[in-house]
Amino acid sequence: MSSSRQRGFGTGDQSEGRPAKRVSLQTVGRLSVYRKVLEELYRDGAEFIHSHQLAGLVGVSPAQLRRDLASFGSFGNIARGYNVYQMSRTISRILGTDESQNVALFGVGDLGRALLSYRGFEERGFHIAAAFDVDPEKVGRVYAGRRCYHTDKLEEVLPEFDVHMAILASRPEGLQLLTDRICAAGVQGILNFVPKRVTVPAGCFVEETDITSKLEMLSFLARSDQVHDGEELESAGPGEPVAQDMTG
Amino acid sequence: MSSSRQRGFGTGDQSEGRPAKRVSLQTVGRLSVYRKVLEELYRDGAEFIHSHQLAGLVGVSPAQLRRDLASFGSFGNIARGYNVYQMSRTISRILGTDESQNVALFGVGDLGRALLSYRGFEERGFHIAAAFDVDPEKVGRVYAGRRCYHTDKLEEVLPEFDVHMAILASRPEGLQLLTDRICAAGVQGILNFVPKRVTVPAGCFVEETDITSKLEMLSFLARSDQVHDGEELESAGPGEPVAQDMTG
DNA sequence: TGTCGGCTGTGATTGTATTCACAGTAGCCC
DNA sequence: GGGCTACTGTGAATACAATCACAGCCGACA
Repeated sequence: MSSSRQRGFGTGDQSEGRPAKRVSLQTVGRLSVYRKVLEELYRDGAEFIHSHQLAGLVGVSPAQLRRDLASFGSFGNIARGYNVYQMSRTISRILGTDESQNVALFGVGDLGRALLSYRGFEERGFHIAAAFDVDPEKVGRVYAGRRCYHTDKLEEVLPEFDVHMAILASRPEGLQLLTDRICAAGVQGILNFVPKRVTVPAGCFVEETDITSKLEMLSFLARSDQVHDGEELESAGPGEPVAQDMTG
Repeated sequence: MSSSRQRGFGTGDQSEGRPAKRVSLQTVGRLSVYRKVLEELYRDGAEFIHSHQLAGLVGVSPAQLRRDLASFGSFGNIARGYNVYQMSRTISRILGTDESQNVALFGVGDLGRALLSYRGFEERGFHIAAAFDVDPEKVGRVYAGRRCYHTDKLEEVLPEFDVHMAILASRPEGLQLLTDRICAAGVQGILNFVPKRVTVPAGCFVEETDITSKLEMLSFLARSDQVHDGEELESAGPGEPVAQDMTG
């Protein structure tokens, strides 16, 4: 729902005659989780793991785990299971995070600064190489080791740092124009924290991260659960036809 | 994929014999977007809107929009479309955000402070009423108007503020124990920013927000797109069977 | 007041994700 | 070496989400 491509997509034509498998975004999202857990397992000294064990740890069904992995080839040893280290490495290669890649940050407000000091990015192969803002107060300053450039300079700076991914944490004004420029400068992936939808040209991808929307979903779930438990909400609980007459 | 309930769920038995409709989480997520756009439209003075217009604005198909709304009853006027104001209000009621509700924040680190100063929550009906941390430096201080309590005091403080939703932005250590306590204290919805999976009892819900995971998805998408465009990656591009022999 | 255009709400259909269930087999034990 | 166990990988089946397509209706306009 949040990606610019809703559906599965081809993973490239195979040189062999094998049919091009299609991988869904949800599968990719789960791969990411698998890898995280596998790394913990590796640190704990585990060498092999079975699908039902790993599935239990990440909270999916064993069948789904096997299916996800099978999208990319044959990973497991029938009797011993999956090699923890190899599989972690393999998923990294699939995700493209086996080598660290540079990321640009747009908007050095509260959220931007929090992201700059977030260690999780480095740990998983992403390095915020440069920050951008339009505020003259901020331009030229160094935040957590990263210099802040003026947004107008992005066409010069992005190639300099070989950046192909960007994080948007700026003001909503002019966001689409900014996005257009970023894409034109060679960025292919955009993680958008600004609660404003942007569109990107073909070949680029956006992930929206509207945290308030997640709170709204939780609010709905908690509410519907109350109703489910037998208590009837007097005023328009979910499931009730709350719209009586909207014809104005 | 990130909620504790993967599937659709009943929305409560209807008093009439009408079958209990099931609403998927994805529908709820879209409702949230609809409402956001409807509010902008309302500010711009729009009174009625047709499904294809609104659908175009939020980037879904008109059929899907109508289907989403129909899950909750009959909203529209056949000839004039949907009443912008009424529909916005109605979705708020469905989501449970028609009245402001209090939220608790756990962890006043960089991210926690960014969330405290984020205006988007208030705008959409969520008020961070209290913050918690274990750091004696932080306990007792006031951040953006909100006092920081010691995490040990949550059982006292949460009922005091009538809190039923929580945001986790703390250290990963002991996160599950913290979550258990929070749920026991009456919280039904948890938004988890910590990159560590937690489980909750029945009747509670978690939404995971692993931002690095989103970057990984983007990395994969950008990469697979390169392959798609004809360029063959020499080393294990997505779609290639990257796992040769994992039998150790 | 009658006719017509175009919209909503929804049954039917299609497409996709997940689960089931099992064939085939690697490793282990004797 | 042979037999047994239980795991993977995958075709088949199921469940679910999105789309199609149209009946029925509302309001506009003559």
